[in-house]
Amino acid sequence: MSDDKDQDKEKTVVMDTPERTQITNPLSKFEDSPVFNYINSLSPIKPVKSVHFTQTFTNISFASLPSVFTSPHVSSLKDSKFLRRHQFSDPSKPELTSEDSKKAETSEGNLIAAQNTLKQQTDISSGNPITEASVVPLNQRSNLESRKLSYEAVKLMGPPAPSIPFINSGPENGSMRLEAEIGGINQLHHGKEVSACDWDSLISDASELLNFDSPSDTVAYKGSGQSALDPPSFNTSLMNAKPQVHGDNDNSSENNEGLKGAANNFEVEEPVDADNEGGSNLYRGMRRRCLVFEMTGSSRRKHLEELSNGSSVNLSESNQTVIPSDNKLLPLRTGNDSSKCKLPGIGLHLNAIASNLVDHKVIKHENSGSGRQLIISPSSAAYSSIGPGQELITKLPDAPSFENEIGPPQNVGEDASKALGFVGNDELSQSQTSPRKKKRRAESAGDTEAACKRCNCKKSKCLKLYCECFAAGVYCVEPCACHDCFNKPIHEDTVLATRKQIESRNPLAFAPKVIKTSDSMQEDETSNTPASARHKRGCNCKKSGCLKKYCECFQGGVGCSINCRCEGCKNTFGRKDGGSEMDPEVNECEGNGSDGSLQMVLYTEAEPVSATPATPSRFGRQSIPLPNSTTKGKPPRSFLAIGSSSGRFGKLNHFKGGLNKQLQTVGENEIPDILEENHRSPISGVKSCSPNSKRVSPPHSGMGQRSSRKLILQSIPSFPCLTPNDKQ
DNA sequence: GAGTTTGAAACT
DNA sequence: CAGTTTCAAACTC
Repeated sequence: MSDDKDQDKEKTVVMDTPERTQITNPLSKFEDSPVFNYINSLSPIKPVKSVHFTQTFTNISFASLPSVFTSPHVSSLKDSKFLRRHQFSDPSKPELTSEDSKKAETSEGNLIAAQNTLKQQTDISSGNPITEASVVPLNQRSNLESRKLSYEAVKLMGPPAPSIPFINSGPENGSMRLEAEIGGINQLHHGKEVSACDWDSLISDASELLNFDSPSDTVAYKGSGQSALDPPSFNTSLMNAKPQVHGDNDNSSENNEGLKGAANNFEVEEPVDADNEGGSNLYRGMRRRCLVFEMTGSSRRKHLEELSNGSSVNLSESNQTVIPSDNKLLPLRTGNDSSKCKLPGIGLHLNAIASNLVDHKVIKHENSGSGRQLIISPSSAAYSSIGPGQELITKLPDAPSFENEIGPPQNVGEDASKALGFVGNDELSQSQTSPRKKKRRAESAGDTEAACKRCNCKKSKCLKLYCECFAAGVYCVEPCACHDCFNKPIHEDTVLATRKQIESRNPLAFAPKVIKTSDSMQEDETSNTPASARHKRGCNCKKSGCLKKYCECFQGGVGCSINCRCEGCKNTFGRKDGGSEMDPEVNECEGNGSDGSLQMVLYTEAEPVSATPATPSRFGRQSIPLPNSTTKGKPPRSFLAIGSSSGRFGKLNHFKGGLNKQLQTVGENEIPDILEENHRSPISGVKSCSPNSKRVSPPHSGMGQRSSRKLILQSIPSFPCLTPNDKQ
């Protein structure tokens, strides 16, 4: 009993510690606290101060990182898919992997008193992954994807992957964590199965510990490209604390779990939703959510807080701390909604969302508190998982939810994801209220927000990019007025096959169309402005003057860039030639070609964002699970094929290895985008990245103006490829 | 709501 | 890669 109390106290202590920033030795701090001392006196177990060993597992962590980059948008998609399945699986929890079971056993076997240690262990095995996940969500995603789709990626990435086998388990773990973090919400259904209880408690503890770490992570991100290194360090610290209990088993599984954990973060959300809603996952996916994100944002948060209040962790607090995991969790937890949001967001298709995102960004920011960059989403995108997307759910699941809460938009992916999240909410509300004509409504109402996608396809069967839904990576829903629609879960195979085909033609076909520029990254909130984003491919308008929605740039709320081949550009968000009414930054784009410097961060569409970026639709709807496509497309090439690609890619590879959180935030999709652009514009492609992560001005002729811009990729090069293979 | 315009996507 | 066709959204009436 005393032990339990002690644990609780510890938790409280942890929770209370406002300063995450002090990453240095959260544990030590913790230990020093009077409460801790008191506890120690009570408990027979003597606390061992955590010693941080930065090195030990760094390799591993790095290895995992690379996976993230395997295939950005693909991964996102996969993620979504993954999520979807996960949802289904969650209830039954059949998924528990052997690893999980092992852990559970061990945990159970251990005395309660030992829980702390166990927790640490769990952290190590699963917890580390978590931290990683929080730090580098993308990686997790990638891992998951790789698992599902192909292990090749994993292999490439690195050593750790070997075990992988249990896709499902990962999610559970993640859910576990999330729950733990949340506080007592364990019951969220996750099916924690057998030892769920124990795990939860353990996890919660671990999560607390992790929390400390997380802050550091955040810091790292802010700091510099090196941030990538940080995660490992804190992981190691955890490791140290509980060294070796598990022994071999853990090692093999750890990596996987870590990945899983990351995945879990995203995934977790879904399960929650399912519980809350009580509806079938499918149903959820199907439904669109067209709530006003504003509403969702604040309301959700409140919701979560209320829910969480009872729970050990206060959402608000968590937000402050900005624990990555928390952020993610929160959204998830919060609700039902959150879950929805999350999943969808991640998804792939931030594209649709992107436009929305722009509008929403401001609002989102408000909500966001701490600002963790995390991933989100990407990927997110986009992240987002997407956000990467999968049932777009991937979306960025992570992104939306946590984004909302977290808010700090530093990363594009986050923004996107947020947007996605909002969108999702919006969709939900709408779906409930008035399913049809959301689109127009949304449009009329605000503009982008709506984001709820509905199509009116007559001949394409909603299996071509003509179809907005399909293009956004979501299934068509009732509001759609399409004929002979095949873009439905029932025809999943067909949809996936078609998608695959399209991706084979154009790997980036489903990638977000709007990318954020690096500038935004710095500015954070301001960065979200449309000006900071650009259309990936650019438009080709001849008559619209880029002043109507015919123009994809205009539609996306971004200025035209060099990439645009438009004539008579009058884009109010920024003209190709550099004249931008809206944004000064737009000027950077100046058509002439200087542009290259655009740093492309995913703007998940409605980035995530979602993931990711992150189209709005994703959130609400069931995202289309990504096919293996990741491997197919060229884009993946960049990601997957670490070595193969040309110089650019090579850099990317480095980038992968060294990827910082920033990259993660950008979202999976981003990378491809970047790559593409690089192709298109030699200058941009290079994105000169100094090893330091400092931006190196590209050789471009036009550079002068662009000098202001920072390239996101910059940071990448500095680090040698983390992947074992890559390591230099 | 029907018809036109527009530009992306798809095809050749 | 360029030109043409197809398509569905955006727009107008």
